[in-house]
Amino acid sequence: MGVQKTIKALSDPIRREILELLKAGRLPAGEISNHFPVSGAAISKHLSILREADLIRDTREGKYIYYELNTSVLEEVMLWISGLKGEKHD
Amino acid sequence: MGVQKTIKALSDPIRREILELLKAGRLPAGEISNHFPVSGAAISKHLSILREADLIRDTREGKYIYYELNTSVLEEVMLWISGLKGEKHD
DNA sequence: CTTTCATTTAACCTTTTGGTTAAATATAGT
DNA sequence: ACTATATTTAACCAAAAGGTTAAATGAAAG
Repeated sequence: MGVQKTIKALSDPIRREILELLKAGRLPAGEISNHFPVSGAAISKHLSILREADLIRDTREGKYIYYELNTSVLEEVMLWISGLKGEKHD
Repeated sequence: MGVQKTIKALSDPIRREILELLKAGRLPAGEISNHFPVSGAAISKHLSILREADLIRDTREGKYIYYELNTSVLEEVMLWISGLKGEKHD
């Protein structure tokens, strides 16, 4: 919980790319992995960091584990940034 | 340049606290340093990372170096996040 | 021009991060 | 039960991050 875990998760470029991939829709881990020049194990760790931060959710379906984006936790980050900018929000 | 450097700079809690401090107005390095339980050298390094990311600007005034917040680069981060959330923006 | 104060830089150390390969786990198909 | 496929976990490693203390720099004051 908290903005710390969220921003930390966002601070790696591969993890941000994963989120961008998932913007288009849910994907199994293997599909995600294919998009990057690192091992499946490395991607699996990135996924678990994103999941810990609740930026993604996973559901097993047979052999595959599908990942999908969860943007709700980004709200907190937006608010923190807005706060810095001295913006009013309702 | 780029959202990467900005988010990386934001990913440390001390650096975020520094930005929050500066929200209230410009402060010399020493004043900033006083708020944290780490050495001045450590704070100096944090300041240089924030400066590299253009999240703060510094101006020397006599013996002191004043730091002030620059929120303009946060716009890009907001846009990136909004993009993930699939939001329309003008 | 030397001393003092504010700050940064250098050298160093420990922990964290992100990667690898190999082994483990889970499910499906034969 | 065995085999193949998808994914994670374990063990390990190199590089990056964040901290420390000590030395260097810059400006002001004696």
